[in-house]
Amino acid sequence: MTPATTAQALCPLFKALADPRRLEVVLALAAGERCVCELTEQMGLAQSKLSFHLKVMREAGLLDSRVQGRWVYYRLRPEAIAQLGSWLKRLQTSELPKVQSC
Amino acid sequence: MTPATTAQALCPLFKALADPRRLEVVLALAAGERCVCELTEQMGLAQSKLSFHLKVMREAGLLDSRVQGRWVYYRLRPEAIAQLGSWLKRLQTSELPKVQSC
DNA sequence: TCAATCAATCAACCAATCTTGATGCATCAA
DNA sequence: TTGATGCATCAAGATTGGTTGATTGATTGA
Repeated sequence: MTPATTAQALCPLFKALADPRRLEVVLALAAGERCVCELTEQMGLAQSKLSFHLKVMREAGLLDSRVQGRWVYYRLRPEAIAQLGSWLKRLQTSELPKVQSC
Repeated sequence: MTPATTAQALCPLFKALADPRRLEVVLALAAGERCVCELTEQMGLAQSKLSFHLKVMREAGLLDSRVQGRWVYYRLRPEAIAQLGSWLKRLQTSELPKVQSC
């Protein structure tokens, strides 16, 4: 997998994180999975709004969800976090002082 | 610094990375600084478009620039990358299986 | 069954972001 | 000083993204 295709794959994850409300949700989920009703209460978000943001994050691969009875539990996908982390690490290590050609 | 305020501070960085064109630029800059004309050619982007995206990333704190003669050189800000990396790391480590209350 | 609860979805609206082509300004070479 | 080059900026339009309130379907307890 080339750096370019990796970047394309990562873009949805960055998009998913590019919103303050969603970052809050991610933080809440860092402590473990939560059901939607719990998150709704905790964030003080309208239900449909939260549902929208959860969907964005789930479709980006950042979150997973499971249904239990009438509740839906969301959790972080550690793979997604790891993927972001390793990309950032590669960014750092490939940083070589290089000659200008311009 | 609380997790919440950190998230607020990080949001602009995620926004800056939430675009495929900008990710390409970041990858190009990972190998070292580049002048705008070089990036324009390399990415095949219209000049004003590239300029717009560079501005977004610079204002988010993701890039730095310096003027030399009639060229402007852009480079990654390692601090920004590090900041993102450490936030992700904290996300991972705070991931404790926690009881549901819902 | 029936009513209540949880969550997804939808359409309509508003806001933010991106693109495009033009213009302006600084720098440099001739 | 003049023309060319590199880059930023602008206004207008297009595209995308977020919010709102209502509706729907599934699940549960009474």
